[in-house]
Amino acid sequence: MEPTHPTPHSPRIEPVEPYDAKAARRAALLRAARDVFVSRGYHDAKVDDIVAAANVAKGTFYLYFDDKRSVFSELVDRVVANLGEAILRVDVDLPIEGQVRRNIRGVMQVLLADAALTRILLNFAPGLDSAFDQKLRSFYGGMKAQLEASLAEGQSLGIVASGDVRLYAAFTIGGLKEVLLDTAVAEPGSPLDADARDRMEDAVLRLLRGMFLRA
Amino acid sequence: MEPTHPTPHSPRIEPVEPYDAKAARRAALLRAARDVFVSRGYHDAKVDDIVAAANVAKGTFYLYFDDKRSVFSELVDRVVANLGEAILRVDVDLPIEGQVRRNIRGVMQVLLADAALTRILLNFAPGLDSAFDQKLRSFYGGMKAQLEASLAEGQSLGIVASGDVRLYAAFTIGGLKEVLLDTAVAEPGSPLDADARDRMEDAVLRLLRGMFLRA
DNA sequence: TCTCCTGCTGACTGACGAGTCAGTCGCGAT
DNA sequence: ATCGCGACTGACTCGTCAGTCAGCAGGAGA
Repeated sequence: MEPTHPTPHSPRIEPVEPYDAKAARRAALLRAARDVFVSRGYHDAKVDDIVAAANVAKGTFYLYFDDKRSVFSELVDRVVANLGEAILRVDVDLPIEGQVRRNIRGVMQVLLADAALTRILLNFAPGLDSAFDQKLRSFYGGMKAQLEASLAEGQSLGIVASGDVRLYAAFTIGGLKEVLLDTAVAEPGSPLDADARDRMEDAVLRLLRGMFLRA
Repeated sequence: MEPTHPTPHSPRIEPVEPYDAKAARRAALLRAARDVFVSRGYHDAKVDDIVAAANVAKGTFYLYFDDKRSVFSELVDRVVANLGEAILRVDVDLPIEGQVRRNIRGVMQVLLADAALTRILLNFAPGLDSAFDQKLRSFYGGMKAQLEASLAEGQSLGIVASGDVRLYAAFTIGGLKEVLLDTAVAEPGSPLDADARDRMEDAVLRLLRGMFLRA
């Protein structure tokens, strides 16, 4: 939060743009890894492919990452963390719709921001490594549990239709996953304009309302 | 369709129960492969694991299957084929609900009949091999297209709510996938009694009705 | 100019696992 | 008894990569 204008004479000031070559290389490797993982899938993505895409020698890769799995993990963890932040617990004492809408928007924002990462997370991530998709399973499990709890609470307040909340939660999350994956696969290039995003948000909200919300 | 009672003197009769040892071994290998794939995932499932589970030497495996991929493929193809048969195109000139219900029931029947296969299909199948999940993608794509077409037709008849049918189709299929995967993961043992299945069928149908069906 | 030092290089190694194949086994026919 | 034959075996081969490491380049500082 330092002033961003030049400060010529201060001797111990860091350059305004440190432009860390290290960080840039790391980022380049991450990007290359992401692209290779998307196009080949985890197992067919060779470290040699990644370093080739990043124009770097194989050894360099290992200066920045412990191993192949850790790059993959970092990519997925990043999205998962963003998703986690984007989703706020619904407080049933406040108006519901706005909160639900905000959560949907947040999830969409995170997942549509980088179609490649979305495809990695939703398409390729499961079934790679038991330890790894343990983590994923617990993430989804957590989301489902949270949604279930909110729905159950909503039921007791009469704003959620009666029925099996576990099924509601699973169906909702599965539906969202598929819709967002579909979108990510459909347009690997264009980041989907704000208008289309709004329409999608509305449509999804309408589906949820039809399914179980009693607004 | 020969008489099944013994026919002592006919020289060219086949045994009533051929009990083909070959077929039995093949089936055993398939079962072993299925179990190993479920517990380890495709890539961590070594052919050595499969033959160990089937109590057979490695070479034997290759008497029955061309290679590792082909066993996997056979397992998945089988479920996909069953699913394909279970799903009938909805004729909008006949009462809709019954047809939708029948399709849901069919899909559930196929996928809940073998939880292991369901987990393989819905969890591990994508991202293994580009040629392979091309096939999967086209299967899902076909289903979605079919559902989309039915929904669009339904819209023009006023029995399906207006809106983006592509999104409806994706959401529906994703929701079903997740619900059925959830169930398959939850009870790897018990095949879910008919009563629970009926309740689930009703619940799903109610969701669809709420989402877009105008019954 | 010499000498660190840091970042980078890419040929190499070692493990691993899919797929092979020469050989064994046992049974039915001669 | 002997042979033929189909089923089965498992030690071996051989390609493929993930990960290593001895050495290079080139900039900063002396």
